[in-house]
Amino acid sequence: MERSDPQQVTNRQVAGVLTFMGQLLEISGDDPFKIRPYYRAAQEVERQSEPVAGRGEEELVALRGIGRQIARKIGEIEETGTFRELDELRAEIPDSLIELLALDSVGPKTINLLWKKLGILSVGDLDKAARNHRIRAVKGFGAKKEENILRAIDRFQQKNGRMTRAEADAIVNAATGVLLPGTFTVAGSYRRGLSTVGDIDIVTLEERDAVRPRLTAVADEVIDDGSRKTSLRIGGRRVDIRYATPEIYGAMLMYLTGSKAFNIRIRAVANSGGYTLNEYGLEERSSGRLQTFADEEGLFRELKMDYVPPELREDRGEVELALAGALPSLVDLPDVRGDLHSHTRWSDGRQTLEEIAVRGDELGYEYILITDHSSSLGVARGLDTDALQRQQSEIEHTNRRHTCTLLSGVEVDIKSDGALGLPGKMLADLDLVIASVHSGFQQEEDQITRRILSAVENEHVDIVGHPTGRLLGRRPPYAVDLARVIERAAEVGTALEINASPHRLDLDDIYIRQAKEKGVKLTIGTDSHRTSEFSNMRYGITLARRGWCTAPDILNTSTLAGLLEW
DNA sequence: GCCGTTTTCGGCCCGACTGTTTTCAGTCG
Repeated sequence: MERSDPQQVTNRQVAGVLTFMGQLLEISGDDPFKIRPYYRAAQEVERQSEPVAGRGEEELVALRGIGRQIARKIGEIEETGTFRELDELRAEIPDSLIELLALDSVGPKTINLLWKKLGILSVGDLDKAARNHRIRAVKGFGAKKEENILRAIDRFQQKNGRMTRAEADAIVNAATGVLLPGTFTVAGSYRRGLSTVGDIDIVTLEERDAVRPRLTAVADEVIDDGSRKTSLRIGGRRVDIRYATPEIYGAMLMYLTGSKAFNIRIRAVANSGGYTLNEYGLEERSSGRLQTFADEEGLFRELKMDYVPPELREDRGEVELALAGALPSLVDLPDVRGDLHSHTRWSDGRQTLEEIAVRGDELGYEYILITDHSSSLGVARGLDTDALQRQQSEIEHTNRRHTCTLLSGVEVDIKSDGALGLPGKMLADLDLVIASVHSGFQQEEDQITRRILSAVENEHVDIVGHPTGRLLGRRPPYAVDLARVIERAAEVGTALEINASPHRLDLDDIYIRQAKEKGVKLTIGTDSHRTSEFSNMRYGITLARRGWCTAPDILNTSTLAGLLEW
């Protein structure tokens, strides 16, 4: 690992090193209770808004899940990029073994054994060994295991990453299309509203024997098939079905919704109350009596805590607040009074102003902000001052015929030197201005951060659009230092956008929460280019909820008058 | 390795399924 300047160690890097340690410990076969704290500490570091680098040991120990040992190691990471125990472990265990952890049906024990018995160091080695039938020669392994490994390698090489919400919806529709309406819930990370989804988890009330033939008919492959659960591959994605009865539906749903960290935490809460919690209900330790729950609400009540919305179930402090009865009341779709990001045929959109106004009326919106691109963005056929003025007058005409008010705005380009793509005089004339980066994604952190900061500080800019520029599964965020952007936005009162496009979902939840806590206002914009995309608002709302937002945190829950006053 | 309204020591979430086994380890969620 490279030696790094103390100022430059990011939380993500610290978390990465701690995770790396956890993975090596797993392969080494160490005590699982010694391994988990590394992952837990990594999670805690990653959700901090301020860098952990530079904090003293006392301050680190005050964080949940970080004790003396790991605090000291974080100190070492700041200095050297690594720590002594990690280096010692790396001397024993080859780094390359870690990639094998990504294979289905291959875990740390298997990796350790194959490494020691067959000298397997990489996925390539494993592939060769399996093809030459050297796996089945190892005691404890057989032909089935060998076949499973080859299939896992095949999938690994296809590199099917996580799905966008839109892709997940397609898989969900394929799977639930064969289930009786009203008899199932999609759980897992899909229900928690993550920006990307790994696999699909479904709880159903239908009986296993009744539903299984319908499910296998739409599946590529049956992965697991027991009496209580069936695992399939549909559209190349894993879909897990759990069978429940009405009495246990609440406990089953909570279990399958997760997250894993939340389940661990909530089960510890149950333990301290003298219960054991599993997917069937609460078992009283003393009597062994099982208490069942038809819904999650009853289960939370019995644990003497607030109902925790699925979007918060990450063990990021929500359990403590729920026990204290102090969870925030999260923003929800009906709170939304308008959309603050849309494009028309005037630039790269496929919809007219009239079509947008009709859609706004249908949605019961009070307003929709029209934000076509500025002319500096050549690829999107951007608008110059003249075109914008003509658009403004067409907006005025359109507004006479509709309840939903179209607001005139622009998505002005933040050029590579931080200047804006339109003159300030023009921007001052508009209702609201979004400023976004659309080029120069490769700039160094300091450069691109200062570039965005100059937009944040510009008197005409109201909102910074898609602040990290990521395209899920296709383009990583640019190197912007969001902590600095959030801090400055709070100072000058510029809002940050939660872009609701399922391809962006930008800002992500951790930064939304940091912005909210600093008092930064947020907007949710669908970035619609066609009328069907206004319904993507639901993705933005889900993301805002994951960022702990209440209605007052989100500008487009304001009335039109309230919005314009802001 | 972390943690404490049972505890500063002794716990740590809990169960389903597969594969290779004569009773269970490993993986997964």
